[in-house]
Amino acid sequence: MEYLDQLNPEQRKAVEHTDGPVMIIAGAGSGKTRVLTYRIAHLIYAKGVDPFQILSLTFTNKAAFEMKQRIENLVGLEARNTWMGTFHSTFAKILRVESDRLGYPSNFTIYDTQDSKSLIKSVVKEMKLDDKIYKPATVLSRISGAKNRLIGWQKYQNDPYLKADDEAAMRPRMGEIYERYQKRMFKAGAMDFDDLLFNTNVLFRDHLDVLNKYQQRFRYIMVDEFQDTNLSQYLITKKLAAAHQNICVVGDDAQSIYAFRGADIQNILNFEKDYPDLFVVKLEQNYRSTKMIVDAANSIIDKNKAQLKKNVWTSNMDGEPIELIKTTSDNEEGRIVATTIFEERNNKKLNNSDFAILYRTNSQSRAIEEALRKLNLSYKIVGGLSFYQRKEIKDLMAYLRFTVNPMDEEAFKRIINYPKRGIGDTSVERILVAAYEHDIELWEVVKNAMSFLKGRAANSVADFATMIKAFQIETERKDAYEAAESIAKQSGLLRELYSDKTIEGLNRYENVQELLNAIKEYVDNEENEDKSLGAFLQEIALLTDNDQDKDTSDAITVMTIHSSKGLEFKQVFVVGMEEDLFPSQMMMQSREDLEEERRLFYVATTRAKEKLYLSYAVTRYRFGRLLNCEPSRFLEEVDPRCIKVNKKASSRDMPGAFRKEGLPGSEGRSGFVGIKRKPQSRMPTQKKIHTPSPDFKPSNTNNLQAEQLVEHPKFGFGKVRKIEVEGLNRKATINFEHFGEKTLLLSFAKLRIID
DNA sequence: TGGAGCCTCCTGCAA
DNA sequence: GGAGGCTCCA
Repeated sequence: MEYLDQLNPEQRKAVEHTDGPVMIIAGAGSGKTRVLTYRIAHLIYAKGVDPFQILSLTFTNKAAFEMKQRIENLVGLEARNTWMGTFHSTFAKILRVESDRLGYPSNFTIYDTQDSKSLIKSVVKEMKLDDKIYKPATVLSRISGAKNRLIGWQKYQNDPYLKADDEAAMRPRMGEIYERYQKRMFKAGAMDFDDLLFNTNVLFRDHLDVLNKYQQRFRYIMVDEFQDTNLSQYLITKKLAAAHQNICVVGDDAQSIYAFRGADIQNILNFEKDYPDLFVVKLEQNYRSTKMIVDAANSIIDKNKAQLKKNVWTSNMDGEPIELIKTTSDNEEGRIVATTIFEERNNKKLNNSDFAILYRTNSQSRAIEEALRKLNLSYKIVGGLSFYQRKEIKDLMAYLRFTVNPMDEEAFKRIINYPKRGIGDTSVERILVAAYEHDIELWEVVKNAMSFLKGRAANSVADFATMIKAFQIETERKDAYEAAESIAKQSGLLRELYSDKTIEGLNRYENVQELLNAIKEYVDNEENEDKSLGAFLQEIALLTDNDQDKDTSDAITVMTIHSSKGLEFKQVFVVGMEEDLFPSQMMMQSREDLEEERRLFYVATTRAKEKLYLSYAVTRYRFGRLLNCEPSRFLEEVDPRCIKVNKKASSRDMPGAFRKEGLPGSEGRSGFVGIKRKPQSRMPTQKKIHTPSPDFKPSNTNNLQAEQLVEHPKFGFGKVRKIEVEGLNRKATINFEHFGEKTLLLSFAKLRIID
């Protein structure tokens, strides 16, 4: 039991209190994962609990995988027998086993967001509604919100409040869309992400024998990141734990950042009401960060009203102050962040992997990536457009999906005419309508194309059906890899991609090969017993980029703050600290919204172990245009004693740096008098003779175009009016801020393109 | 039926 | 700045 000695008294309580309901409030960096893994080890080791009877629900597959590894190190291979996974993957597995209870096939498809939106779009179109009003994203989020609160379409249609809501929003037929969407998915043998949880609730509600089976099976249940569970998830765990009451939830209300997908912070705030004999432990000692970072983080979260009382502290060193970086543009922000990493890495002998760059929105990655590439710093982007969301990957996946489940409508729509086989939208429409009107399966219509269509299209569809039938036979005989490889070839997909010799085309081809490699890996992995294509598809539907950390190369991590939850880095850059971006202007509806954004900021700051940088830009490209930005209100909320203003930031256009004058509220909410500026004053107006920026380097002007901003070493800043070609020479007419309009020969002029 | 080119809207996070 | 939708033409 010597492992217990490695824990502090609070952690030890959390580990040893194994029976009955337990809530662990774990501050950032307080050794939460250690407690969870030791707790499981303790259950197996000291209490003799059968690993098969332990269920742990984590937030990401990656977290589950890592935890499993750590338990394996503690107790050995037996650890493999514990159930560990995300809510979605765990209950998808259970639903596969019990699918017949709900009338679903066991090989049901899981629709991702794209599939769902596409289906909604068809439904809206068929109902002859305006898709500007019934936007797929809006409709889906409305449906998703309902499902997360366990409101099915029947209940939805009968709820007067929802009805009033929808009518007020000019979307009275929402309930009807919900119904049709649901029925179509059922017919396609498909569930969306929310259905996995919704249907698990239905399964446990209507089939008590099934519920009982799993209650007996899971005698100990642990839920990580409990603050991010929604009602649907909460009720599943509550039902499962009802028999033995051995439920242990771990969470930090200060890090609840998923309200937008239905997470209910009340779950954690009210847990005590549900379990009156609840045992509560607070882990408040932070082992991760310097005192400076912990203090700063505390000063931030302090501004929130809705929270559980806790006092996060650390005995770590004071550390360096937080560095505030002001930049003139998003591109300069990228440049300064990249150079800082470059220097810090060399000075302190750090690895690339010691650094992370975090932002609020994925669209901010472009400027960062460019800057990192210029300095030859290797980086990896987490999230964003994930591998499995790429078109070419989805295309091949659609072939595989349709082969395994030929009811899958979304897969069908993707592949029926790709690569081109002369089956246009009209024919596809006819096929779908035929299936709908005759109430038969899509696949039946496709197989009997001749009776539903005529002419060339009919022949093409018949050929398509023959091809799919051949795929199905192959899939039965071969393993996932052999089948997929053959399908990729026979479908013409590989040929289509191979014939595209552009760089993007080459990439796409390689991506498809990469997917085939992944399937090979899956087949070769001895842990996977079922090597069939169907099994592979089930495995992969709930994976994300976050989960596969296969490249071990040393790289800087670039990602959203949301993705960074649970991770830590020696040095962290939080970029884009600007009003409207962070906090996001879309989130500014209510106090609750602002508090969630603030928690997000808290999460970002607490990722840093040794050093934290906050940066903002005065101008930024958004929606393809240059916008002026103001520093984020959150910057004012950090205890000023923890902050230092970066000196190397942009020499020009940096008056007075970070001065705090006047009182917040006396002139708008900004206390940053020095950095507040009017839209037109972006370029310096007072100097006549221009001094080039310290990093002035002439750009390649081959693609220079009108409207672009440039810097000239003598004339300063200007905007390109027009480009003319005269013989072999290209001339640019540029309107300079202080020197007026000039026409320059591009082969001679030294110009730095600003964006 | 399919492709080129123009238009619009958008993006806030994610299993 | 980019994806997806639309229109127009072959």
